[in-house]
Amino acid sequence: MSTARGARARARTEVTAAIKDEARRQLAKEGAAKLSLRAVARELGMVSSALYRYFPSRDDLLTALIIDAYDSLGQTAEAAHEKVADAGPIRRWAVVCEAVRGWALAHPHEYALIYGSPVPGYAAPDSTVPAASRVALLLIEIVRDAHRGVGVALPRLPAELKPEARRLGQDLAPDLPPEVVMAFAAAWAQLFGLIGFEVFGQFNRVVEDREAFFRHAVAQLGHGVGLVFPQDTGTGGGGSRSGS
Amino acid sequence: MSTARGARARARTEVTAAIKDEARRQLAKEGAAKLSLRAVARELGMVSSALYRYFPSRDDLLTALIIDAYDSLGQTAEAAHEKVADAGPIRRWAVVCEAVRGWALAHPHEYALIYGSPVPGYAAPDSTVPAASRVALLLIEIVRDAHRGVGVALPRLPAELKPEARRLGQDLAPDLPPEVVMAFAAAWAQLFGLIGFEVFGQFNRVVEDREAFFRHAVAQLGHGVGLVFPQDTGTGGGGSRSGS
DNA sequence: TCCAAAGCAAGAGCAGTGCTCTCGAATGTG
DNA sequence: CACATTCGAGAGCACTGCTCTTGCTTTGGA
Repeated sequence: MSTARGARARARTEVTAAIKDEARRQLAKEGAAKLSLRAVARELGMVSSALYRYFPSRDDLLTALIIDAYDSLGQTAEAAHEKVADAGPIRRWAVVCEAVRGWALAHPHEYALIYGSPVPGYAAPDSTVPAASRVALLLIEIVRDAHRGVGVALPRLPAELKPEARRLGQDLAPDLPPEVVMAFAAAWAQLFGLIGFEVFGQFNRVVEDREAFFRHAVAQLGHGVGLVFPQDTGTGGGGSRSGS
Repeated sequence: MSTARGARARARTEVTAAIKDEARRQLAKEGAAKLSLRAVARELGMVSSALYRYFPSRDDLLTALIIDAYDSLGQTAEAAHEKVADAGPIRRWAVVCEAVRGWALAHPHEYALIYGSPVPGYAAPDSTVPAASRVALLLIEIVRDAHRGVGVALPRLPAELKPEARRLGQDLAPDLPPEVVMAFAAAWAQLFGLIGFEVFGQFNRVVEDREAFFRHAVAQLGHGVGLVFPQDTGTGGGGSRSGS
């Protein structure tokens, strides 16, 4: 049945997959801007017009690759998290962040595709939303678990942000106090600021020991959303004083 | 002199400027990927090949636009800072950050050009470095001023990061303690994470009140590098406790 | 089983791109 | 004035995304 009626359908999904694979290969090698339908078709031994039976336009192919990239990143992050699911929140947080960084460094062009400048005139369709949310959902799950246990002091929210935090918290994590929700949203964006600067070369000749730097920055980020070592109660570690 | 010998030279700089202006216009409207040499030439009433007398390739034109964008952003930030040069560090920090955000939102395509994914196969030449550093230098100047006065407690640096911080601090701000140097590097990247997420649409349907959110996040960022309100001594503001 | 319908690959073609080369004409310098 | 340099224009190459038409093959219903 699935083979009989699928003789054609199966061929279709196979060709579709082959196209995406070859496109992904070109994407990884040359980047999104140099992804050429004709080159993909050429490599697959077919003519360019035949490709339009599978993807109505170049942008549609890109959209498919975007979703795949989000899913690949999400899966990588989730897999890394699985292995330390029993550890404390700071460790889980750090492991997930480092997995995201690792994926980004291993797939810079795909990272650029999803977190870099959007292709001009291109608006990500809603179909990308679920895949795109995976990392964020994973991270906020960790934060929720952490706050289910011990609470932690966070800076008070300005009055102007209260409604925003309440609204955002309802969709995302109703059990989290507004301070944490806002802090998380910021940390979420800031995490990709750290990663983006590294992937896009902004740290060249600036930061050398990227691993150590990232580890430290991510730990601080974790503190910012209220993740603390079990024995901690305040804002983390001893301090040093500077100034005259 | 400048008019006599410049009859040709002046025409050249004028045409060069006209090309950049038109290119910038197309960049602002359609984005870098759709910037077409032929379209620029067409709009200027000349033939495309003539344009190669002024810019040897499309990438060279883009490089010129990149430097201009960095300079435009740097100047905007510096101008905003001038007006509050006498204020306290937190205010100066916030004003500069908000100026950067404002510029990014007003010039999204130019922002994408300099802080988004780099054009594939394109490596920013060293000539862009000075212009690119302006914002960072401005921000660290604020941090230095702040730490020249009162010091503030920052989390201790892990041992593995000490050498990195020392090295980076030598080039950047020898008078700053290593903790602050590292915290600043992170805050610098994180700032552009916040702005990038907003400009590139990652906050769509997530964060609504962008101004308030950014103000709050940036204040936290400032605290992270040791900027405090004069009356403050610790890690800022009262806290609220969450959890069961 | 046969036949119309649908799916598909191939080719030609259009409008556009970056870039190169050549050829006159304008312009600055001795 | 004469020479050399600079510049604009045009033709042309190789490439792109995309459309349309022409046949062939597979599919599903009578």
